[in-house]
Amino acid sequence: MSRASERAYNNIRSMILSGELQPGSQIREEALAELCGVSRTPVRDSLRRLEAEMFIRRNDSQRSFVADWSLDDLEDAFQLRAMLEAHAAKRAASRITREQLGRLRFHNAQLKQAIDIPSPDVPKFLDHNRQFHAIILEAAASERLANMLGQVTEQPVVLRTARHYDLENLRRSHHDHDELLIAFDKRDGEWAAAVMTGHIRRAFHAYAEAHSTDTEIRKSNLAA
Amino acid sequence: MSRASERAYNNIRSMILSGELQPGSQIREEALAELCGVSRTPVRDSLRRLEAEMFIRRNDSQRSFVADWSLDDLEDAFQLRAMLEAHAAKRAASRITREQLGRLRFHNAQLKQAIDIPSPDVPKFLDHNRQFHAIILEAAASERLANMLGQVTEQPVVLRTARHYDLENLRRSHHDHDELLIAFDKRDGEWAAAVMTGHIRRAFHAYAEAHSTDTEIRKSNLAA
DNA sequence: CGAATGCCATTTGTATACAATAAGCTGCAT
DNA sequence: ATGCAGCTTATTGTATACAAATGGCATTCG
Repeated sequence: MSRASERAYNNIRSMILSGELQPGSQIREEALAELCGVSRTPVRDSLRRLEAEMFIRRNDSQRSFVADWSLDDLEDAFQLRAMLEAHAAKRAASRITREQLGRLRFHNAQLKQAIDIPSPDVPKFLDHNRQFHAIILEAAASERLANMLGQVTEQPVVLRTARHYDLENLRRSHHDHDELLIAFDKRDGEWAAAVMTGHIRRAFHAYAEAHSTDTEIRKSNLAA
Repeated sequence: MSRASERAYNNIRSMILSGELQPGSQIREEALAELCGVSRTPVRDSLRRLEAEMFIRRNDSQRSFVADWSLDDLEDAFQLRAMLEAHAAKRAASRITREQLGRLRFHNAQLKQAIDIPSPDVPKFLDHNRQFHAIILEAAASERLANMLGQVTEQPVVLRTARHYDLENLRRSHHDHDELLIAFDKRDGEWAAAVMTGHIRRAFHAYAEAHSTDTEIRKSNLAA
């Protein structure tokens, strides 16, 4: 993607993810163009893309709004994600190379470090976690699957809730990864898929907790 | 979607589906703009969308080409489709209304007619088949799921192979629908999902057959 | 007072001109 | 003959001007 277009996309996307653009609020192309320092053309490209990714919704008359996520929407997205990631794990089990297994082990080790050292290093954890899952997706070798997963992995609520991960959750997460590694080593796709399903579903419940807390907070802020 | 943009999208899409734009061939924005009688702007919108739907691929330097489907790609798409449609069936089983069940029965009856009368009326069959599946998707009540399924249901190869459906396949297809109806009536999501999985996988093998024949034909045409 | 209608402001859609980038070709040097 | 340099041309990216459509407001009529 070219420079202006990419800048616009990343800018708008991160504004949505960070909550800088509030859920439900209207989006005007020209305003975003100014914010990003580009013309409307690349902004429009970005909006189309973000609409496909369901970060943005349009009403009957083509006006754009930041998507507003209900708990149901969130569960829906996680349900799909669990299914797709499990599928990826299953495919990966029969295709993964030694080299990929090696990288998986590396990131899992880094993950462990991020938990143990004095207090948990959440950003580091999340980064290696992301890479861990990316390698599995790579091993699954399905571009379509990768595209679809891209549509359900990064939700607005994620960033705001990342910090809600408690130590216990991080440990369980790491434990799942350990088990995935064994399943891959034994080329047991069914096992890998089952572990992955549980892994994602736990993540959902952690997010759901955080989301309701978050919603409570936002409500009381509005009340104040 | 607005007029010019929609026209461009539909035109280009159908040119790809019909094979008028050959798989692997380069696509130039200006040429398409002339063909569709619009400017490059709406054409660009359409190309972006078609790229997301994987009808079009882009090389490193942003030039566009009509996607070329290997048998592996096809199987990949069908595998995902089977999984997603099964998921939809499962969700639908616990949510479907009497009214939706009624419409399902109607289209299934029409389907049966399309098979029985003198010689099979394939277009009619396909139309009611499409609507049958659309109702299930509607009952599943997940916009995300619907979007994803949209990405894997209409493949270039489909149109060219529709006529390859033989009577036996049509009958089996109809039988699956009957069984789905019972599963829905009994609110048995697992059953519905299982039937649906088999339903789609059979479709894949029918398509795969047709695809290889099609490929053979294209090869011999090139040789001639 | 309420509803409908017409006008004005706002916002998006489309066309076009121009800029940037990459591909292909020509000719030169080795 | 081959490979590389620089130029030319083809193609896409971006900005901007203008067209179309929509929403909101005010005014008027029932």
